[in-house]
Amino acid sequence: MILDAAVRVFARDGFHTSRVGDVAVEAGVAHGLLYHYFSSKDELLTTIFRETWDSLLRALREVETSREPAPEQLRKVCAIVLRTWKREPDLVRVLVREVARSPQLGREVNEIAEAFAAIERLVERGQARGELRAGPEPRLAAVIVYGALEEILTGWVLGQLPDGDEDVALAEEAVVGVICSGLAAVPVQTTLSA
Amino acid sequence: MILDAAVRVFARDGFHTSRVGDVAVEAGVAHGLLYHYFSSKDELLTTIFRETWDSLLRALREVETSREPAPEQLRKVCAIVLRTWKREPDLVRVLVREVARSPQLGREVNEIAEAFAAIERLVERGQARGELRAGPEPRLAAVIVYGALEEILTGWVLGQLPDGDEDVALAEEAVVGVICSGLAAVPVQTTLSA
Amino acid sequence: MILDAAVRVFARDGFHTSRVGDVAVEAGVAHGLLYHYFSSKDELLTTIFRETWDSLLRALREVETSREPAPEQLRKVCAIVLRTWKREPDLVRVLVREVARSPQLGREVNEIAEAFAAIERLVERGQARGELRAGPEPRLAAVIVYGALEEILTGWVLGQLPDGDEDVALAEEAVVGVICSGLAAVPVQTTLSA
Amino acid sequence: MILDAAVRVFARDGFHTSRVGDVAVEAGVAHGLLYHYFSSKDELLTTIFRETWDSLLRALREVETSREPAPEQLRKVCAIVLRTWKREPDLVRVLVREVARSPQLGREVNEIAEAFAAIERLVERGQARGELRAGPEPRLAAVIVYGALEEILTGWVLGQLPDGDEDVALAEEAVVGVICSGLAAVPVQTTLSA
DNA sequence: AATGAATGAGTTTTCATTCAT
DNA sequence: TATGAATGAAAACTCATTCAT
Repeated sequence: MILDAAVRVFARDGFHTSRVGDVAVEAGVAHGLLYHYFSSKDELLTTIFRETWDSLLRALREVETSREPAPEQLRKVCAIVLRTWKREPDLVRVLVREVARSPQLGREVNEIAEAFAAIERLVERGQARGELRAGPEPRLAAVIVYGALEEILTGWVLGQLPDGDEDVALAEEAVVGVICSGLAAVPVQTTLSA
Repeated sequence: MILDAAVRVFARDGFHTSRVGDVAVEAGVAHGLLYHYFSSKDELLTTIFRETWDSLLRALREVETSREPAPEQLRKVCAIVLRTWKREPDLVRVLVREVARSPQLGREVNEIAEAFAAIERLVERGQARGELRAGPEPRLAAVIVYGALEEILTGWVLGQLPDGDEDVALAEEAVVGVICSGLAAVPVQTTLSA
Repeated sequence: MILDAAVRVFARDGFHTSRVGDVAVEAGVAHGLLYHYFSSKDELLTTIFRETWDSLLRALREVETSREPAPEQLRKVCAIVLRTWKREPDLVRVLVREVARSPQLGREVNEIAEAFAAIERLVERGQARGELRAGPEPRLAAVIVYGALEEILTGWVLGQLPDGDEDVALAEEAVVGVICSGLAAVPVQTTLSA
Repeated sequence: MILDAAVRVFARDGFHTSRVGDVAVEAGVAHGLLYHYFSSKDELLTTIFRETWDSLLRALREVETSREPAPEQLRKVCAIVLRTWKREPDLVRVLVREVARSPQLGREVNEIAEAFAAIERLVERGQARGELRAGPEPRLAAVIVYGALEEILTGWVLGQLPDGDEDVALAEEAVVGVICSGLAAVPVQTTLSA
């Protein structure tokens, strides 16, 4: 299928660097055919993003609306994001490298913001319920969680982190551990004095 | 200077979208002159990256070799990275948007790995000295810290996070707080049971 | 056809002087189309050379494997080479002016060596059979024959030798005459005494 | 010296392919300096040609006006041309590859024509005196001699012919032998019957 | 649906040449 | 003499996109 081919090619070469012809070759069709299904190269990327992000968002919202305690919800969020890697590595590659920080993809940013917002609400509610420490801004906390997850994915994408099944479980645990319990051996004074 | 002009132009228009001629105009020179100093458009980006990263690395190493306790070192690392935004916003824009997803320039470049390694060593030593909690893998902890910082920078670059002076201080505090003390209100069981 | 257009343009303007666009105009297509069929301007020249040379080689081999006496074979070789001028003057122009002195395309190309080798074998066999004088090294004899032919073609290309039909026949006869019978009125002592 | 450097560079890379900067580097001077001595890249080539060709022409004329028999004169011509290779290989390379058949060098062609003319007169006189066989057109004979010599030089330039001291002597002998006595074992009928 | 030849605007890159110093 | 920064015309080449078949 053409979209799958596009995902593979964009994952391998990067969106800007890869040519429409490369996608066609990978898909085993003439490049003219792409234009029956997609109006432009950009639409390929947009479509990949949209078809994928929705299902991620749905999963996040499901977690968000569950009755579980916030730390457990956070754990689930990490699991959802990180486990995608094993199932769809190329997709993750593209989402992480091309879509997430491409300014020209404009409105899609809104949908990414949705993911942030879901995590943000989750943190907010956790703090309100006393399940999470009240200090950190929910928004920033969400950004930190997202960044940590994305960076681990990037490490896998670039082959700089081991990604065996146990490694994935380990990473999940590490993120949850660090984000929830912190790295400090003893409670630290977190007010910046510099 | 040509490199500065390149940073401004790439920050404004994106690397792929901007033309060599634009950089020349911004620098106030003929485009041919660029090729006296840089062998290609790509080399412009590479050079921007390397010159910046070198100074970042030097700063990280300085922190690493200081005698301060690990949590304080972590705080300094966060400060160094995040404060770059105010000093050199265009540079950060370019690094976040272009370098992070350039396949060829990619992270394979040793220099990025160096930054990870520095943080990793910092965590390792902190754990050895009992200043940091021993659970999380140093490598993963480093990735998480780096990801959190990069994502905050990304939020600023994309205008999705407020970046007033107080916001920057707040972000610093939040990262240190989350990374060091965790989000949890009470110590949590971090062993994954899924 | 694009290659024919290229031959005409290169013959008219010289390879280095003519632009890819000129070839496209001559062929009546957009210049971009050239790059569907040839990866570069150089490949145009290379292809012209190879396609031509192949047919020349085939002709030479046919002569070589004929049962005729070597002098007759030599005569045929001369005829083949020299008569190309009348049939395909532009092609000869390009080969003489561009290929013969292109460093990269150079003679290193096996194909040219093949032509020499064919003549060399022809001479060798002729000497073995007693049809040709045994003195001269076959290799050198081949070089001399080839050089004489190429120089006559060059004379025609540069307009320094008359090339009417009778002139061509005359040239053929002259080469065969000189090469086979020599210029000397009486047998000369050929051992160099300097 | 700049001209020597130019000869080396043109010999190595070809005139069109080599850049003025290459010549400057080879000469160990700034490329701007070239323009104090030569008004253009073309003038470099022209100058090389002129400074060299004159001495060749003088040598040829000296042979021509000697009282020796024509075969001996021919032998001397061959010696002059071929022995240049050992003394000035790069120069020969340039003359053979770039100058000899470059149409744009326009008027210099006249000077090349002089060389042909000298050999032509030599042959003519030889035939008139009965020292050379009367059949072949003097003009064509000159072209053949010149072509044979050039091709041998080319063989040396391209490393396809051995060029040890004995090889050079052998080549000289071969050219003289073939040109004067012919390749034929027995006198052949040279009238073309095809 | 499918092909792939054809287009051409848009870019990077090259390099001879100039000129202030 | 000598330098090398600076110029800019000129070219090669790319590639998304169109369209006849």
